[in-house]
Amino acid sequence: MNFAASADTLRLFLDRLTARSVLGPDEKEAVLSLPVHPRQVAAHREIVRLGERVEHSCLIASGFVGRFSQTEDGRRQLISFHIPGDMADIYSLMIPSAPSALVALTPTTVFQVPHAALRDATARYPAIAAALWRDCVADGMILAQWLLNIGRKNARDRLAHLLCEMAIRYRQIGRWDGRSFPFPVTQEDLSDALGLTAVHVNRSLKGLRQEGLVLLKGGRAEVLDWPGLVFAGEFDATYLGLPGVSEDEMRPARSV
Amino acid sequence: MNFAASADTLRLFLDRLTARSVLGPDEKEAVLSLPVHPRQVAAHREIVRLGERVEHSCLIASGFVGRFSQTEDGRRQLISFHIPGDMADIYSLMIPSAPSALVALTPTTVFQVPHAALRDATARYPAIAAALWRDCVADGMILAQWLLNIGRKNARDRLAHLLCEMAIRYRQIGRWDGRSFPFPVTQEDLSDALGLTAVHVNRSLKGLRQEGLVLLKGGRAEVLDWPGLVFAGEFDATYLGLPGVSEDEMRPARSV
DNA sequence: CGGGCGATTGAAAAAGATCAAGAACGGTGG
DNA sequence: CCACCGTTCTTGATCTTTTTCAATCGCCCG
Repeated sequence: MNFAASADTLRLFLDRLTARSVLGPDEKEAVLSLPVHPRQVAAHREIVRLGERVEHSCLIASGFVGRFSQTEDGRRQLISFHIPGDMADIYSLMIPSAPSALVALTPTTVFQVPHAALRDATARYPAIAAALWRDCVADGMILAQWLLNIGRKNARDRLAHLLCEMAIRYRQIGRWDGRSFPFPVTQEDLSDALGLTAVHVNRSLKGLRQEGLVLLKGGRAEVLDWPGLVFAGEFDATYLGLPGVSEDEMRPARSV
Repeated sequence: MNFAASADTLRLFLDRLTARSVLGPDEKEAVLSLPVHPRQVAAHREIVRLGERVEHSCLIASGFVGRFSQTEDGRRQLISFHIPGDMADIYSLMIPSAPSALVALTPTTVFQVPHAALRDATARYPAIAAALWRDCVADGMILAQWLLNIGRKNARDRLAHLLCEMAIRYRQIGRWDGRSFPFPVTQEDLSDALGLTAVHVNRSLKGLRQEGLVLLKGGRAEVLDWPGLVFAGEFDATYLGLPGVSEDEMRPARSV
């Protein structure tokens, strides 16, 4: 990974932080000059193993990453998805041997940021500490939403909600044109995220397709009826804590 | 609420923090001298409404509190339970209008701690900031575990796991003698926490009772077979991040 | 003593899981 | 460029878990 690419990714990360927090010029500069160690990970390979103690956090440069934990008999539950610009295990700065793992769901480039460097930045700039802390809390909000989703909605609505979330998150990094966005997961992955079986995900997906709401194909999600999808998923973007997105973009100005 | 009670509660809160983080004498003193505003809340009353913007965090002095969100048609999902010594909405310091609510599940005394005071303490003592941040992350770990529970386990195992978690958490505040602990929830509450219906919780509870694992009665959980319960729930306390508990107490020294 | 909420139980229906098999797809090597 | 291979997707049939609906019971509180 060359210098330009690393600057791009750090910029994306900074954008994410400043979407939720206010940083001054020096603080922004400090974020942009964080040291990173690029690492390529093949699809379906684990980036961080379950319970492994880590000394760095993983900033996603490209690809698609899932965080998961599993039952003793190996049934997997995906806890969150991460797209470029996300620091997938930001929490590891506070709890370095957390009992959850990261897996690359596609070929992925991660930038490892040493905890030491992050701690140094937070010590020097309390606003950076607050921004990272806030992002940890935001992750928790998303978890809470997933809990509501899995605990209280049927398969179709869960699926619709997840697709809405991913749409808005890709929107935030400029990768959704209102028509389609990357969603390079297998139905198996999807089932692990939604607490369902792959077979049932397949059928629910078929349902959404036949309703004319959304189409998954070639690693992308094609949104056919955004308002319909939002309605089906009972989606309200505010929990994502991404101001600016939740207001205008929520209304389906021109989606089909 | 008199001065002694408020000191006790702050002490409990400090113990919680120092179970996961290291604080120096000055920092401990700063935590203990946080200003609190006591507030009584009746059972089934909301402490913080959904989406309400708050200027203080809620430290539970006595009682039992649930955090929840809900679907548009009013189906409720409990996100977490909180017992005395917990600061239930610690996250609100970072996101003051989070889309989740707090409800008192029993008559409860809450100590409201002004965000201003907390921010002041974090500004003066970075170690306090880190401790609060770490506790936010720990809350997220519990959420992740609940997600695994609800997404990938059947009713009986979910129930067993939740009971194990509450046992250990009460243990940590010295309210579990290895035999029984307070668990003052209705089966309706329980169903909202586990993503089930109250009827099915009732049947699962009956199952656990007939297996001789645990008995819920009079607002308490009586653990009849701790190792059995741990096994049924596939429970591993490490995710709670409460060192000292996970080692020895996990082994069922003498539970029946 | 009466009322009401919560617990319990039964029967029937629905959602989702499981098992199994075939089709489509994507990449690889000849 | 094509044949082949493994993975992923799709579909059907059947089974299990959980929900839903409804009724009764029991207990605590006023």
